Amino acid sequence: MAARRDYFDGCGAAHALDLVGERWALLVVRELVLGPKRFTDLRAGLPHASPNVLSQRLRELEDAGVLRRRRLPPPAASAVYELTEWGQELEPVLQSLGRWAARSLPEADSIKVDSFILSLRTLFVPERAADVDVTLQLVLDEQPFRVHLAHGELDIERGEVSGADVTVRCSPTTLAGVVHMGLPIADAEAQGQLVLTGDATALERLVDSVQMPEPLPA
DNA sequence: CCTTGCAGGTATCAGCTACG
DNA sequence: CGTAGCTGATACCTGCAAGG
Repeated sequence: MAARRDYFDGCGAAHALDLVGERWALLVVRELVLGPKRFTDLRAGLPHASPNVLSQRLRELEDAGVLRRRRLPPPAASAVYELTEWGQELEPVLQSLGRWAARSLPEADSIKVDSFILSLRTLFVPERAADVDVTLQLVLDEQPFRVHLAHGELDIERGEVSGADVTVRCSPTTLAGVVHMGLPIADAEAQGQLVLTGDATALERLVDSVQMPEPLPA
């Protein structure tokens, strides 16, 4: 394998690009922000990255100290990839990039589960949730997430939650339409794209707590 | 399940020349 | 002096197939 590209520049930003600037590298980091994943799960999240490229990026990011490979105990007999503590420091970087790029985001694109969850964290405005206290169960493409929105903080974790104010089942693209593009919840329900059980206002509180940046002038 | 090797296509770069 | 266009070399990315 040829030597990696190098900007030969003492600037920190250039060095950052040396570390995570290769194609797919930052998206691999994004896929691991919510927790460890197996190679197959990473492939599912990045379907347009071929397996050898993904393998190469994982090795490069491991060499750089951004992520580590961890063998699962038997009977799993496989490995997972997870961000190192230093690698986890890239989440606010991803959020800043996402917030910046959202100003020119094409509206028609679909969005994957992890990307949508990250976008919630990215676009969350604490002041908008100062007097809120709700718990939501999101089930996006059959993947459950526990969302607790309270007193200016947004906590999202993978997993089931009992006693949620509302349970929302849909695709991440549909929920992105509701949260980011202003698609009325009732319209998504009427079109059969979203199934809501419980208090709809809890979902409205979540929608209200998130703000898209101003789009660029045409 | 994950990695490796290969072949082919594409992007990028340096070097050169021409032009205003 | 700065810019644009062209060309060839090289690096890189990708899909496919096969191996461990």
